[in-house]
Amino acid sequence: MSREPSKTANIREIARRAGVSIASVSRALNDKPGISEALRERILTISRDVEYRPSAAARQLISGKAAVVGISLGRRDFELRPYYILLYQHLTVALHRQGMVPIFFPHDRTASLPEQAGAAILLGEFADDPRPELMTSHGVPFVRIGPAGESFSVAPEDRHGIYLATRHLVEGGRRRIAFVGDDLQSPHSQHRLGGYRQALDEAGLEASLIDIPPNLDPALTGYRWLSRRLAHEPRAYDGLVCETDELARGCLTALEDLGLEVPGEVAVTGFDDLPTLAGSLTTVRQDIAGIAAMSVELLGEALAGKPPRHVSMPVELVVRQTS
Amino acid sequence: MSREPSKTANIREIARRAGVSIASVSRALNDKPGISEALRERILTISRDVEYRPSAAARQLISGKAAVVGISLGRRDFELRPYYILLYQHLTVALHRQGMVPIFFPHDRTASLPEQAGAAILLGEFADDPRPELMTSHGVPFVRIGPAGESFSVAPEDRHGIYLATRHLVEGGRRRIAFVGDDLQSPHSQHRLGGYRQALDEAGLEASLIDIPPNLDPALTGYRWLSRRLAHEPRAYDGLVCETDELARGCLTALEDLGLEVPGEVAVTGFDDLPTLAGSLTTVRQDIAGIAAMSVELLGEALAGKPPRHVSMPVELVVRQTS
DNA sequence: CTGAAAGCGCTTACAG
DNA sequence: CTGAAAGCGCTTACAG
Repeated sequence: MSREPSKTANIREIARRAGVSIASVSRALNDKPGISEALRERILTISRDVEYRPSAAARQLISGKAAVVGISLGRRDFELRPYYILLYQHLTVALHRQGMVPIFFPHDRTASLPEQAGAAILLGEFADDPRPELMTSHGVPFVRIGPAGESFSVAPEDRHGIYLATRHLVEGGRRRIAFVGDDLQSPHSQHRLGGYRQALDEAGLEASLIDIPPNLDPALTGYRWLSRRLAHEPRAYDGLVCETDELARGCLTALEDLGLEVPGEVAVTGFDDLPTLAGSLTTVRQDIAGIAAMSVELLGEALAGKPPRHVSMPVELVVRQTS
Repeated sequence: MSREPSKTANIREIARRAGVSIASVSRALNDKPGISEALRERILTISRDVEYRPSAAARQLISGKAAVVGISLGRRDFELRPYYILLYQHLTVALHRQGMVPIFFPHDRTASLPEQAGAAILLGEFADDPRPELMTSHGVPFVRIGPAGESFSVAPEDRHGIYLATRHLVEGGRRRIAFVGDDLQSPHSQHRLGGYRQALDEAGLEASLIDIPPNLDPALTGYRWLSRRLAHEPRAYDGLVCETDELARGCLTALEDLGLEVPGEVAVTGFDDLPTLAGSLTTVRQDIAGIAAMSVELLGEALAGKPPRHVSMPVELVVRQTS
């Protein structure tokens, strides 16, 4: 009763169609030297036609552990955050598509990653993160999700995204715009803060920072902080640029409970555009699936010994009902 | 510079030590017929001695897609919940250990699971869940994380856990004990509720239910609900049995903001014992890693065509500072 | 009950 | 530049 599994073409099928040996196909597919450019092109075209997907199993069998990719989360308190969850999920799919096998390493077990995996993706980077050094010293190729540095890395355009959101509020006539952040000291927040400051500077407005202590439950913490602040001075802000959708949710709920109208009296923006969570929020969308796919692509380059590079992934302002 | 990977023994090594063919080793390892009990025992002993780990790659290569296991989440609003994240992470590791490859299917893409995976694990079951039927009709062996039914399933002792927590509060002298739940109508909550009622019945106390609407942010929602309720009647409860650690966190924060002493004036218990999140909370611990491992074991039985069974995983009351 | 051999899909020396 | 062949670790007919 089970549906016929879509028979995916293998290397032999491509070789047959191209009229060459499987060795040549393998070389073309893996960007290996020792094959003419013309043949490579022809083989790549055919492999696209037949929607070739490499077999994770076969590759892994040969390379030993090389196809096993360890995914490492940075700190305990990051591990349960929705953004990382989604990234992790997309990474799983993207790796599988490339014939690689994901295996998860919680923060406290990352030390054993080099023994079990042939490559790594590092999420949730933090200050003085020892993991890049760990990977390097064990000869494990890796990609970071984070700001440009010495190794391969991918990051969304944090600064630009927050700039867009802030400018959007400015253009909507807001004048008392605060930035609500999780942990303003982190390098990550610093980037986003930069975008906020730039937009305010351009408009000649004053900056106002709300620094929520890093927390397991940003929505609740944001809610409490804003509730207290506005209890004393309800008109303190007419715009809130939040660093994450979660913080924005907490702020929205606080405004609702205080009877302040959104977006009439206060406009709110988020960041991430998380499914379900973002809802009717005006926010900055990151392409999480795209970031995952790019990480895997870069990991391929790292495994091939190519020189490290950083890729900045585009973001987009999504205007909804809170601004 | 990289550390020597711990050379794991393969099937050939075991065959050599046992003085038999690799075919016999394979039969012994996979519980296949056509081998004497004595030989099987001997081989299994040796394979334990050498800490044999089957090669995911080799098995998958042979079985086609059979080693690819689709992990499906039930509903969008479950996908970002910490409990499921952790379960998912442990599942990744447990599957890998058994030579299987996890691939993630978000709620809205579960329909394509049968095409891409040879087996499935279903998380976050809900009422009228169509997924078991979907898997069955496509001939995909699967295991549910959920209450006993017609198919393979694993679940923690929900009822017993809440019973333990409630009885613990009763024995601590509490008399106005409420049950705080996420979605009391769900089959899942019904089990937990049962444990609560039983403990109260035994003590001759009245039940009191607090039904928080199912929500993306249980901590915040619980916080707001409890804050309002206690604003009118601060002494309404002297004990709160929460269905999850997240709800308990929200309640604790509300009590703190209201100036009610924990555990002096109100005792609070959670459920799950999530890392970091549980903190100093008295809670009921589930062995998430154990549940993951058991799911994978049952999946093996399902793939082998054995008759379905349900496994109930033990829980444990962990008394900390909130009771 | 047990073993020798083929083969899963791929990569990589080794020849040419 | 290209191909024939060996081999990664395992399972499974096929013989005995």
